[in-house]
Amino acid sequence: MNSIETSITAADRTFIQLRNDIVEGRIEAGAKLSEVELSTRYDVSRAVVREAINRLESVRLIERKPNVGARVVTLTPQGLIELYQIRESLEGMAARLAATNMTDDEITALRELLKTHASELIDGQSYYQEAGDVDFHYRIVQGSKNQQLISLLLNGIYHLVRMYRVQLGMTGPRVTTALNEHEQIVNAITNRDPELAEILMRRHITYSKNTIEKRLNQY
Amino acid sequence: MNSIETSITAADRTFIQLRNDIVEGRIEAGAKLSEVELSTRYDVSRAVVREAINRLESVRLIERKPNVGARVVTLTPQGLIELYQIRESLEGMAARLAATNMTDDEITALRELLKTHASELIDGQSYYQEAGDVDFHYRIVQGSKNQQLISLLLNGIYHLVRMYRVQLGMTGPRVTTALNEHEQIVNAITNRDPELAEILMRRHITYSKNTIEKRLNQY
DNA sequence: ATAGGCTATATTGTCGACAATATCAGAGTT
DNA sequence: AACTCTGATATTGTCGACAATATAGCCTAT
Repeated sequence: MNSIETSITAADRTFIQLRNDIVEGRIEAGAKLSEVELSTRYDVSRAVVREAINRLESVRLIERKPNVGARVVTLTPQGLIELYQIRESLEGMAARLAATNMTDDEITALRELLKTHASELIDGQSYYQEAGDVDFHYRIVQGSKNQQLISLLLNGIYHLVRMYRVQLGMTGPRVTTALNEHEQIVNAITNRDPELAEILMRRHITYSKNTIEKRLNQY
Repeated sequence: MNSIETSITAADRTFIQLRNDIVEGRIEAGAKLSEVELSTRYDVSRAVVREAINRLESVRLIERKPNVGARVVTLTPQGLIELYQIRESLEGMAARLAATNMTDDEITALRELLKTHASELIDGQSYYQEAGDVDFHYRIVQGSKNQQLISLLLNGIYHLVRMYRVQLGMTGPRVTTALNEHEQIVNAITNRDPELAEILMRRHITYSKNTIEKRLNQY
């Protein structure tokens, strides 16, 4: 009866819904997650809500205290900086590995992606800023072919970063420069130059970090 | 009634027990984790076993398929290499940050630790190889003061590495050299030299990785 | 004899109820 | 008035039962 796709449980759905609601700010930072309230809201039993909450905890989107409950993690600017430090390190490595491990086809597809982004920029579709950047980084990470690394970033860190960014009110800054940086990185990968790819990716993320730090200091 | 420490639930205990049993090889790689069997073995309900299994999955010690069950992750040498690549990157960063962020007291304590290790080595207490190395790395990571990084390594990656090492039968190689490398790293941190600390730590882990790769190729 | 489908069985997913714990309000004491 | 103790209440932790799904074995048809 079920297709090739592995079946999906209520807990899976609830987990994803909850994650989106948190990451996109519909459930705000620091908010208490009441199991009964959520179970009525999503129309499932408390057991599946608990399972969803458990998974959210393991991604550090929420914090749990025994016998007290779970709260959405409270954001500190410092936390965002810490995440960008980690990204700098891990994604630098991802770019280096990608320069060796990506297939020619994957690289071609990546170049196509950048072209699309460039044309959209000209059209002024600024909402693609964010999505485009995310897309780009996803591909590089997957191009590393390091499964542990892929899981770490895609299932964990990226969601955290996205939440912090939404909640601190920083969406898509410095668009055109970033696109330029993307192109340089892809060039390095095309030339199968691991060291350069790593350096450029680290620099790219460092720039983002600096932008964020500046903005945070405005307060 | 409860002390300063936050209380511990049955799920916590079961999680830790299960994790130890897996990491130390008492439950072997690829083994099926039957919920009912475990619930009788640890004398708790299926619900708490499920919660424990959930947490184990998020650390990638086990893999779950919906409606089928959980199995201890099957080890591949490639996976261990991947983990060491990640360690190289993350712990290099940890060392760099530690050179800036560790307090003088923490550094002093770290030097003491190394002295202890050295004397134990002379006594031939080889069983400290492993524990000593782990101890050392723990301190550096915590010295980074990057909470995200600390959580990532201590709660996640280290347990995975330990499991792989146990199951692939590689415990404590190249002891004396490692101690020497530890000393160099601590020196760099003492001198508050972030760049050098990073380089040395990366090299230290690369050596370990090479040793492992050599051993794996013996098959 | 083999391939395909069906049934039986075992395992996981989900649920509602009960137990244990923390939190808050109020009474009483100094 | 402040402080502690006690009890009421709400929330989480744990449990056993039921529902849904997958798997293996058997049976049938070609």
